[in-house]
Amino acid sequence: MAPGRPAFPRTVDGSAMNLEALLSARLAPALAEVAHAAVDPAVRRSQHADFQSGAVLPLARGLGRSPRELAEAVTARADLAGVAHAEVSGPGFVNLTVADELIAAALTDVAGDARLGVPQTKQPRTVVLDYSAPNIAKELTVGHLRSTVIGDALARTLEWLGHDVIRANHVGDWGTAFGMLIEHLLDEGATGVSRAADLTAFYQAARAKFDADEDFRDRARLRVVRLQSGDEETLGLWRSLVAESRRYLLSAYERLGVTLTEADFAGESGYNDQLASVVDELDAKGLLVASDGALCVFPEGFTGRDGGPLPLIVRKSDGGFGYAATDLAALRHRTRVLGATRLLYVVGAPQRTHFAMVFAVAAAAGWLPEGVSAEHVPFGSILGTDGRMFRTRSGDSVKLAALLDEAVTRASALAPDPAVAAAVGVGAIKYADLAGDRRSDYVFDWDRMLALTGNTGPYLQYAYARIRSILDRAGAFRPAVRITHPAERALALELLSFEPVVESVAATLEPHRLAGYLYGLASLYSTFYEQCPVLKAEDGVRESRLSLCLLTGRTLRRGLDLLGIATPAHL
RNA sequence: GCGCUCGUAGCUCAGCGGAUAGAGCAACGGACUUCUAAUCCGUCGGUCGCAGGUUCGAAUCCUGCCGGGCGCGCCA
Repeated sequence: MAPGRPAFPRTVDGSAMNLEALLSARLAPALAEVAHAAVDPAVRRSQHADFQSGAVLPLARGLGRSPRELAEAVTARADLAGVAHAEVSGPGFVNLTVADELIAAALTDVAGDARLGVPQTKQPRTVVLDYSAPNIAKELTVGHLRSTVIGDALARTLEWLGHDVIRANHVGDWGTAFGMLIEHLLDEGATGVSRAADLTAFYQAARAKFDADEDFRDRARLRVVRLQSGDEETLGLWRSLVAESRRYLLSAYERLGVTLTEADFAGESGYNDQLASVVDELDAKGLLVASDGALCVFPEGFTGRDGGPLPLIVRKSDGGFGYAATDLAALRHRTRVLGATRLLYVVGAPQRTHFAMVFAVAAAAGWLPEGVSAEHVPFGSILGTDGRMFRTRSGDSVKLAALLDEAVTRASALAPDPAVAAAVGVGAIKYADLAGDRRSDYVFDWDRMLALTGNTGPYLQYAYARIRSILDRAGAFRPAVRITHPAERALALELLSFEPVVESVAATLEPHRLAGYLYGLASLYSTFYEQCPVLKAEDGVRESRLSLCLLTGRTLRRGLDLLGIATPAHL
């Protein structure tokens, strides 16, 4: 901060730019005096003013005074000098109008901050974030899109806030299907799976032979046994399948703009040698029950179709291990070896019960000690415009590559430059996935997601490109904000809300809050842009308006980056 | 059958304990000697599935009902 400038009022937690926190801190002592107890000021954004506090409304009855009377008392006592103007309104709200000078000073501070006023967390956690989880020897489909896109947005956001994020790509690289895949690979010769695009055909061919040919079926079963018993030749073939698939997956992630890397692969096969000890430990805790030949845990509170207790099957009746055992082993590894204090699983809503059971069993086994949380982060389905599950006309799941191809083709109508078209097309798909509540199903609609108006990726990218254009013309200037117009004020106030929004995304694991904020910000910018000439403005005002452009651009860029969406300089 | 989840404008969705429920699209009407009008402004449009309950206050919380989706022992 430049010397000589009046000190900006800091809040208790040292966060300079959070107006909500600042107003709360100023209101809290007055509220405590009036109520004779600590009261949450409940400061929120408002349509009737910049912020409002409805804190006295619930107090009125207990204190035997009218809400408006209490609100007047609070307003009279609160030290808001230089911060805001308070006015009692309606049934007893305290409407707060922030001083223009404060908005300007706060935003000028933000302009000098590389993190846009968003501090790193003081309580960093080691977060293991389980997302994407595709299958080896299969192509990515729309079925993997949501986990991958939502998970990556959460990874980026939590990481940026200072948490230690360990990405865990729980790829399906083990199981009985590999018997037929390896046999098919041998039939096809060394070049069986040489190109990523062949993966689906390869898998389907193996599947078809398995279904039709009894000899092949026997060979496949034998091959599974050899794989599980550690036969070197078989393992070698398996590894070649895995390696080829990984190459393909990494290229797909790169195209999607997803941060997953080679180091993040944590396949199911990696837990093979821990499964027996999972069983042993559960047994030692007295949790295991033999049922129909399988080893199960019956966590309390789960009932099946017949009304009886629902088992989590840890070891199957044939002696093999299912996904429950793998999930338990992975969970134990993440807390015990990786030192995770927060476990997140970005997996579709249908698996809710499964994860609830896994967490219950893990807790009973002592693998989720005090201070370690495990959360399923569920999401809804992608539907076609007919309202049913999004599939091809023939009923197959849509390949991600085909989807991206079409997106880029359609986007090239908006942006002739191939690189820009890719950014717009891919961004449109990802943004559409992130813009709504993740728990809800959403309709996959090309026209809507590629529209240049409304809450879409292209609209935000366009807004950003316009800002870049104006800044490019402007030349150098010294950022400093002052408020001279209502549109400036509205934009400035919204820019100061970036921090609470990002915090809320981290707290709720709901990226659509950020998407909605960015859309609102871009809308306010558009209004400002229409009503306030920037480059032609008089000295001083020009610099201030350029500062607003700069800050809006930086906020859009950072926000979109946290969502995993690119911001081309030009459209 | 039990459990979870969702029913908000014609369509797609926000809002999830606070004031007169908000956007976009569609419809209609405006604004281009433009800093990217690929934009912006305005109008029209809703018994927030239904019925009770809790509360000073309910789209939001609770209960029941109706309707859709999903899950419910060896697939992940």
